[in-house]
Amino acid sequence: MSSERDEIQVVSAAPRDFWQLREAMVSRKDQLPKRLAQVAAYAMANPDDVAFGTAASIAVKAEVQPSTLVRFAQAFGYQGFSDLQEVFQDRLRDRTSSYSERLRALDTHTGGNAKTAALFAGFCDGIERSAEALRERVPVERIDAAVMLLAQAETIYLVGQRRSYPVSSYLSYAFGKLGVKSVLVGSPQGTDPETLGFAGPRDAAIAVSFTPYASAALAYTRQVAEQNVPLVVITDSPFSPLITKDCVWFEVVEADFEGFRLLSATMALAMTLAVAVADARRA
Amino acid sequence: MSSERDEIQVVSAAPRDFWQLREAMVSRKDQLPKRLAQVAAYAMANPDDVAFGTAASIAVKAEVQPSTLVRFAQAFGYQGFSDLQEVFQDRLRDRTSSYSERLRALDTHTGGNAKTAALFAGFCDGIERSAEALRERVPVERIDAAVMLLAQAETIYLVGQRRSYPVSSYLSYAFGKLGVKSVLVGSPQGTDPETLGFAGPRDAAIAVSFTPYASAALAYTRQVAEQNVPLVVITDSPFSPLITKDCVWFEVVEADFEGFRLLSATMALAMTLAVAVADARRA
DNA sequence: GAATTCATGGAATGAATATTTCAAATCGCG
DNA sequence: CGCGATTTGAAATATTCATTCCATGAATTC
Repeated sequence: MSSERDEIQVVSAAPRDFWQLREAMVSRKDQLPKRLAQVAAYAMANPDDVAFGTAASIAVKAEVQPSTLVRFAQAFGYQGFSDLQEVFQDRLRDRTSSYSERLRALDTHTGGNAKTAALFAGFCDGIERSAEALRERVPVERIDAAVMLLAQAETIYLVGQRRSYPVSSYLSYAFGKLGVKSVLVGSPQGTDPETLGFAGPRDAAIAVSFTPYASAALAYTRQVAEQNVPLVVITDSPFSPLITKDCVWFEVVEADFEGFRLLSATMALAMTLAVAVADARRA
Repeated sequence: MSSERDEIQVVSAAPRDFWQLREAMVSRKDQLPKRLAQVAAYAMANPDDVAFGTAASIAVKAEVQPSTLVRFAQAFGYQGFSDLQEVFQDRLRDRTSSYSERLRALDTHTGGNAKTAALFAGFCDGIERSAEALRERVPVERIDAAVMLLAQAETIYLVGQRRSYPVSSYLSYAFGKLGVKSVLVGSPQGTDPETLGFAGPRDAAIAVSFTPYASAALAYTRQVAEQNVPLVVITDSPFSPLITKDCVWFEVVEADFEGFRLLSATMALAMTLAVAVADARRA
């Protein structure tokens, strides 16, 4: 063993972050053997292909042997090609996961300060991604449909438990300010089913709920549907159990971070509805 | 061959585009068997995992058998799971496609009421501007200071009225989930001053309030300060009357649109605090 | 210019993976 | 309640894939 002490010991540090790897590749590109340099060039030019392809398919496109890919990965300290490929995949993967990984890394390496920074940055990014997703997934026509439905309602019932409660309560605040009659269902008192009992076809309801769905929210929504109350649902999947046959539903994908979702996109949608409804009533 | 003409010929139409596939999944979700629906829901919620994972790893996460994934793919006209997976990968591949998709989406989106569209766009933009402002104005060191203060507290009192109430209530939810003892002050019952009376120097409080400051929030905050309770303030101006001499305060500028503020930046800051505090306690 | 190290191509190997198959379970319908 | 059809779970199978190995070729050094 001791006779092998001067073998490859440098292996230890293989960059887990794509940008670190990129830097390593750039800095070493002149010392790299011909074929390995070829691989590096291809990987930099087509990182997406590296992320998804198989060793064989990439080898063909980069015009090298599959074994060269393995050697390349090992030259950078990875165990094999698959190991290196992960780095390329993480680059594309949902950012949240890469963030929580970064957090875990920070946890062991540095003090709490850096961790807070990463946490904060993660939430800031989360906001922006939520905004992007919101724009992509919510069709304006459907907002119009919901507004029409809500504008005709006598009273708007707001259903939202647990995580969704802040949204409902903000809606309640907004409707109040806008002069739209609304009732917040989900108060700490237990009279909610009775309150909801007054709702009828001439009213409307907005239910907000995300996985894991609070059982109460589900029950209330069903009750509302059975009473033929026009319904608007804000949830996180088209497969949500809250969605009934003729409700107007919205899918809102909130960036999930450390198990907590910022409600920014949901809030934005809710506010859009509130303001648009008030506006429609004025006309 | 002709003897097999009446077998499954419907295979022809398998969507090669992610969004088409998505639509197909949504429209067929009610006719799908239980496990296939389960796969559909998982795929919609975690498209990235589907893109990168293996049939086995996805099956575990979606809590089905690998074979079910194959069946699912075939049910939508694909040859097998790998064939379907390509669609999920292409979504992540070159961003250009996702950009053009987004443009196409915008096209169809603008079909509705122009005013609604403007409103919606305004709120979406608002989110992003809030995120930007948040990053700029909040120094990480101060977050650390607040976290330190809160991590030592026995009980964390949460003060937030009216517009800020959703933030406080979400904090209450988050702290509850994270196992941090907290009390939400601002319940519909009028016992708040008494509740706050229990707070002392060994506790801490988070007050959230924006202009126009709810008088109750102001009063509560003063009361808390007088009882020498360490205080963290989230507000919208360095001149806010809530800020006391030795509290840790944050200025959060929410984009204002049509007189309504989305609470996205405030939520993000609040969540950062909550998660960081829970983390600090673990250590 | 010979010897040694290093890089490379190509095939063999063994592990991991998608897919198929079949029996059991569940559901719908008479 | 019982029959057939559909759905589901679990294991068997066949494929694909990453990796290793070894012989050959190129480059470097003495």
